[in-house]
Amino acid sequence: MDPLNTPVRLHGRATWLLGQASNQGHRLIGERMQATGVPSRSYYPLLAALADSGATSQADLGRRIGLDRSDVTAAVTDLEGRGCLERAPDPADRRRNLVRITEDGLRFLGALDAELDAAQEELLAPLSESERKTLIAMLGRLVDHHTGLRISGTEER
Amino acid sequence: MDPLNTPVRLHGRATWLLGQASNQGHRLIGERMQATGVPSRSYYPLLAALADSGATSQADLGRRIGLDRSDVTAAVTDLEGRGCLERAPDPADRRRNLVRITEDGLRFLGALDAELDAAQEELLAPLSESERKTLIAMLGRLVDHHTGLRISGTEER
DNA sequence: AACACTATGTTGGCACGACCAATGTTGGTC
DNA sequence: GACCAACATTGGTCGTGCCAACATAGTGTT
Repeated sequence: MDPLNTPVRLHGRATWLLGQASNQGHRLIGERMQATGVPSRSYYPLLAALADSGATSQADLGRRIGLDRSDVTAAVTDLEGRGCLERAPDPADRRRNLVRITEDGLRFLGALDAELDAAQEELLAPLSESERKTLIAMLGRLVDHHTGLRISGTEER
Repeated sequence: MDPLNTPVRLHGRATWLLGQASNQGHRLIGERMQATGVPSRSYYPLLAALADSGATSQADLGRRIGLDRSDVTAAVTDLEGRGCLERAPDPADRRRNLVRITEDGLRFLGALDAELDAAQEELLAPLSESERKTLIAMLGRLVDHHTGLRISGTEER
């Protein structure tokens, strides 16, 4: 790319800047994830969700991180082969697979956390500490507004 | 997705928030672009680059908006069929095709501009005017830093 | 002038992620 | 018991980004 000559109409648009910044973040993360042997960017959210709550069904897992059920199946199968999680049928509801993270999975998640934090630092390098806080706060308000959180009574009419 | 139960490790990370916000922006834009009959998200940057500078080679075009030469070829061919631009061999350098936007293309670009502005408004709805300015300014600094612009002597060391 | 090297446009293909459809199975409801 | 909804799995489609190869044409070196 030639950033010196990008069209002026894109410079001022928040959507373009968000896309560019997001791409940079994905690039930095991708480089570090690839070094740890993770083949997809969906593995970290998956392990993070498992670490939050104990045993979960695959469908719940997918809903929480915004991943299709079919893709959850593939990722869980691979992570099971790596010993990062265990998958067992739910005795209470035999349609579900109860997935829970293992000790190895927690250790691996910790390693990924460290890489992720380093990537954050790289991405936000040009911003001061207080600027990062305000940026994160504003972005949080944006995604809350558009993902239908609606914390208070902000419904239209 | 179930935004109420997203993993806590993702909430505070700038990369995650940037990705989510970028996705929302792409969704809002995608809905409006599809309504205008544009099949790809690369058409607007292409036309915007053409409106900025006059006749340009396809390679330059691709470099300015970060699009591969092969994809530029496909998009230019389609936009030529729509009458939005003209493609003629450069008499000074017969390897190149000189591409320039037409009157119809400018009109179409204007329509896309209106849709884009509306999408911006939708995306940034929860932010005040001054907040939008600071957000755009911070994002601009981020992308400038990572796309190698290096406006002033901000080299490391 | 001959040579190597680079740049351009084009075609074809690969890989990855997002998404959808169908299927067999199981729970819940009327 | 009949009907519908949810689950996990397999398989496929589609858009986007990216790379390889090719033929053509300009640039630079000797």
